[in-house]
Amino acid sequence: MTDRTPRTARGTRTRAKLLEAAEEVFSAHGYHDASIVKITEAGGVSQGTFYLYFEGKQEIFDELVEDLNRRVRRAMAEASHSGTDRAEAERLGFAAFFRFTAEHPALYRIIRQAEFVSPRALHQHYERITEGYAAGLQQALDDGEIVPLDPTVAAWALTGIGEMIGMRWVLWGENDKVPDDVFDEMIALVHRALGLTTGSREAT
Amino acid sequence: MTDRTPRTARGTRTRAKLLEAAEEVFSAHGYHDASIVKITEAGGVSQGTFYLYFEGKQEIFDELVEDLNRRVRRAMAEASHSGTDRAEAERLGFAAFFRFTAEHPALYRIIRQAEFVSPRALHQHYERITEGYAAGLQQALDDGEIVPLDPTVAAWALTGIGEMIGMRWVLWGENDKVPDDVFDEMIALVHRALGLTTGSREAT
Amino acid sequence: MTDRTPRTARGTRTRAKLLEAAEEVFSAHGYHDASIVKITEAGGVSQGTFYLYFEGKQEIFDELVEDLNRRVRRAMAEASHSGTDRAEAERLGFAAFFRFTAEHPALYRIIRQAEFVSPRALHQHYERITEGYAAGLQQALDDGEIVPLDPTVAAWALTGIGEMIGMRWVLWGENDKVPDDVFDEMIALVHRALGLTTGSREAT
Amino acid sequence: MTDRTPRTARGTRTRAKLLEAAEEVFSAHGYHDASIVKITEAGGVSQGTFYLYFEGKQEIFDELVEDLNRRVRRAMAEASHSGTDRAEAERLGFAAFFRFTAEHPALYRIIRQAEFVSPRALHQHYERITEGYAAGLQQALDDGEIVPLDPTVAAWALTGIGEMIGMRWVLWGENDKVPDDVFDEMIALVHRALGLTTGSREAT
DNA sequence: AATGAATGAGAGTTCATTCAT
DNA sequence: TATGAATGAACTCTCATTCAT
Repeated sequence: MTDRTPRTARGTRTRAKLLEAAEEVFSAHGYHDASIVKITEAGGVSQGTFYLYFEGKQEIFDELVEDLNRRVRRAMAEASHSGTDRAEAERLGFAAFFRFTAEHPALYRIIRQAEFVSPRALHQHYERITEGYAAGLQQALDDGEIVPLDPTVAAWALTGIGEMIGMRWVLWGENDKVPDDVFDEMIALVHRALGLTTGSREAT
Repeated sequence: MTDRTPRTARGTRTRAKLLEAAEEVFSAHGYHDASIVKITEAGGVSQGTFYLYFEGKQEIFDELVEDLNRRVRRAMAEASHSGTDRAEAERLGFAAFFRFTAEHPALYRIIRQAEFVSPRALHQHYERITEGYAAGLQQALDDGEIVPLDPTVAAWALTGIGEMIGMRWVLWGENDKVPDDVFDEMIALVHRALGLTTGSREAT
Repeated sequence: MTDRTPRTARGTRTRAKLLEAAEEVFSAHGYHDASIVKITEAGGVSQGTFYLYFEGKQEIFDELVEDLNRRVRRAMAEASHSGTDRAEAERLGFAAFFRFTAEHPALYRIIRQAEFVSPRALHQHYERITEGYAAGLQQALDDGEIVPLDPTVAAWALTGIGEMIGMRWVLWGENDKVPDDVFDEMIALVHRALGLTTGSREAT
Repeated sequence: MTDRTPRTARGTRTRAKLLEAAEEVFSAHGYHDASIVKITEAGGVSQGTFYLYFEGKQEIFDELVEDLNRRVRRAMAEASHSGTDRAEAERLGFAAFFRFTAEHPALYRIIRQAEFVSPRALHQHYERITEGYAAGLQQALDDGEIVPLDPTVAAWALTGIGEMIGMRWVLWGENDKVPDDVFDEMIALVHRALGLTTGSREAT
């Protein structure tokens, strides 16, 4: 009920510290073992302060999901738009996704938890990602770049590819990045799936 | 350290009841909100009895994951082996996976949680699934049925497709099954990714 | 939701210990400063045990009010029924009330709090007391012992007299009892109010 | 220890706003659920401002009790003094009390809480009320208007009548006032208790 | 005079687990 | 084999109060 918007610069700073701390803590311990104490300690403020800016644990979680979602989508959009054709757009988009994953493992780790914590946030996350992806595919379709297909189905399917490869090689891998050969293999597969011809290979 | 193997037929029954109850409860409430009380109540036994057969909450969770993993792999293997060529094998395998998902939503819901609860169990789950998948692809490769590719990378990628489409249309959908047109679209995409030619379409 | 009825003799004993402890603690500290810790410490059990038998603080409070209500009414009823005429019944009833108050100061102290804690319990308490009282007056009326009056209004009014005199002389007094002269003065007033003639004075 | 007296007209206004807000909030939520935030919000000032004028929660509570006490006594005194005889004085005094109760339900609700919050304030409240009442009775006694009795005991007893009837019919009733017939019944009872003859009945 | 950010103790409550019966 | 009473640590959240601005 109460308005929890900070009213001073100091407050704004504190709120931001808490969000950052929450990303760390949720990512390290998972939602349930991420206690408010841990978050406030990581943020360097007292327990009570937390409730000055957030309604509770769930609320900060939701906000975090939304935040990460916005950032990953922006990263992917920017990358893929800088491609000159669809084949390159795909390559750059996936590369951006993996880079983001490496820098923000919290994304995966937090999203996974959302199933029970905040189903709405989970749906929205994938909905938004696939929507953006589908729009790009539709464009490629209109331009006759790819084989006729349902862009929505394709978007969900290809998102799944990213998720799985990212989990296996970025999250569980040893180098925090998808090895080049794996990446190339995957891109080739994606290109075939869309009916594109994979050109010569540049760096990831 | 105590041996928790049931010594009597009655004990075996009780243990089985608890496992079944756990699947229900974990699936409905998630790991953390699935209290031992809820599980024992659902199983119709008292709290203390639980510890006669399981070391703790985590142990029963792991066992459940393993159990579901075994079952889903068997379902997929049986289905895909009954196909006459690789194209059909893919179609049947995915169909089996979606059917299993519809019947056991617990699979998804429980696996998702495993990230923090039992990372080992999570790794193992996907490792085993993709191993089986990769073996099939290797075979197809040897038979010259599919385009040259790294079967492991392809297995993880295609597993991702299944996961995502299943989540979107089975779990979140309204009919507990992937609609035929979506399924066909997805299969076509998979076939292209493998360099297969999609044949005529039968029912899912 | 859960059934919190004790299932063994030990449980029944523990529950009783908690109720007794609660009477003490609520009476000594008031509802809000009576923490569950204080109650369980006074009862010699751990915090968690409390929730085995009570839903929460409010529930044990309500139960206590009801319990005290039953006991004070029984004490008054027994006393006043042993009187041979209405004048004596009044004298004995009030005496019993003051005696109970002296032995259970918790009655007052707890009831007072109920206004915000459990308004329902408060209403019920006075409703029941005055109902019993009014029934006695109705009888006296039928027997022509008292002046014509509305028994309900009289019952509430006379209950008020008891409350106030009890508060002033039992609770705040120094001897834990209403001094004889005060008691006699009050009874004389009550008798006049009912149109009874006060007879010779015996001890309280 | 700091001096909290307002030094400017603005300060005086703020202090008054807070007192008024406190009456509302204490009355609506009870002492313990009446947080300083609620009071300051109701008063339209910030949390910190509260401590400019009051030492703490308890202090503002005490001041409120004293304030209400002063006002209810004035109302009753004025009313009863305008009566021409004792019978009328009683009638008018009680009527004034009920009117005040209807307009300031906070009186009851706040006093009830005082038992543990501020026992001193509670004692003082009733002490003052009954003192005034007793003085009036003494006068009537000297004038031979009422039967011989101890004015102090009678004052406490009759105050109890007012409290109880007020609670039952003003606070819990539906019309915010004591119905005429109840009022007349009660007054008749009071008159008998004092040995007065009830005259003809006017409105309350 | 007024603000609102910050504190931290303490509240009620849950729950995995142990143990006497 | 099975029970359920008991534990106690940990959790989320509230709130009177202080203090820098």
